[in-house]
Amino acid sequence: MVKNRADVEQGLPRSARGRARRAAILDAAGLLVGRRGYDGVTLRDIATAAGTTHPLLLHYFRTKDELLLAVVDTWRERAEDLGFGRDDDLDTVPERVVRLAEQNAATPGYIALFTTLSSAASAPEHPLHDHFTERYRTVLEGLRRYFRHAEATGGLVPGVDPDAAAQSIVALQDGAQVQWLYAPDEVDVPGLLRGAFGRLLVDQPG
Amino acid sequence: MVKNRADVEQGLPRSARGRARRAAILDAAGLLVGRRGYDGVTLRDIATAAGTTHPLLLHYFRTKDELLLAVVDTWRERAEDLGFGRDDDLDTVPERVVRLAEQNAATPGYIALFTTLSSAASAPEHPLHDHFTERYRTVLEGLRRYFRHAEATGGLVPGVDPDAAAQSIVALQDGAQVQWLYAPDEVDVPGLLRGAFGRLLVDQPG
DNA sequence: GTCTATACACAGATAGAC
DNA sequence: GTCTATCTGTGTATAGAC
Repeated sequence: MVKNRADVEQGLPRSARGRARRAAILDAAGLLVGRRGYDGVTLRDIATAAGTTHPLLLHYFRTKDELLLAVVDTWRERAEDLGFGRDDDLDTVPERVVRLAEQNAATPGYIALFTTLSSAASAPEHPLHDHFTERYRTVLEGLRRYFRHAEATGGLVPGVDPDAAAQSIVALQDGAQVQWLYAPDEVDVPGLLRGAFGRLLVDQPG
Repeated sequence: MVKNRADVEQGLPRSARGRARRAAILDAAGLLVGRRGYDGVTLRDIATAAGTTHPLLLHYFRTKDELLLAVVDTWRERAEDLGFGRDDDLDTVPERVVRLAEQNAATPGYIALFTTLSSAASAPEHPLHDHFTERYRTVLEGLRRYFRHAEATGGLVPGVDPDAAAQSIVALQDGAQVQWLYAPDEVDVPGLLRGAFGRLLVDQPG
């Protein structure tokens, strides 16, 4: 079961030093996990890099998964995700998806961590399962809404199912990022996304 | 470093009982890893499920990674992959890709294991890194050859890059399988692949 | 070759003193 | 809030009986 924001913030440090230490741990975790992968990093490594000990680290983050989840959340906030949820500016969704892919490419650690966690968390017993289930649900619903809108305004290629289109875009992004981890120079994730959108949508004038 | 076939088979059991035990371990490993994920399963769990002890398991498979790699290889042989590598019958590649996706859907454990390992092994230090690098290289090259062939015979939609098309198909398959793990009833992997092929290839008569 | 028993180093996690 | 000491479980290794 994944804690919600209120639960997690209940344990936030009160003092300035505590807050600084928490931030240092978060930083070190992001750096190391990005470099060596989820399982390649130990809590002792992270604690040492942050200038502490691992029991103290566990005082701020009750479990390793909770720490990694906090790292993901930090990055997610920075990227501000896609701004799905709002119905205004629906037409700019493709641009925003591509831009997010470009931002991701600038932070390889994020991609490595996210792809690893998202497949590991597919097991129902995984501590992050609910978090990722919800995440997929939200993103897919946002894209679905966009493609339905496109269909209604004649922007969708005839015969394409909006649900399938949404799933395909997410799948392409996730799968392409894995390939990118293996061969960063040969895979252009934003370009592949642009191509897929181009084949799903009818050409617009201008 | 991943062992090649000759190295691995050097340690194969000679007796009938040994062979049966090895097979039982392989079976149990496939089942449990498929259910609980790579890290969610211990060697002692697998050994118990196979009716043995973990030191004996390590007599047949020197390391946990070697065991999991053997599981992957077993399933790969059963599916016979795509038969890429041969240049005959190039036109049936799309059908074979879709058929493989259908076979995969029948063995959920394989998908769970493969998606988990393929992202975990993207870290260069991972014991299975070379194996998966080679695997991606082979599959991508086969698909690239197909799309080049399609381009030469006028079967490829104008403006589509054969390399990008190959990467997109693999990305779609991998990404869709992850979504399928989260929501098996809502994601139709073979259907998504059929759709993607349809948008990349010009309609054929008949 | 097959199998049991045991030991080790390291991981994540806890208890409790200050 | 912080730190020391400690626990349990994991992958791995080895010694030696049959």
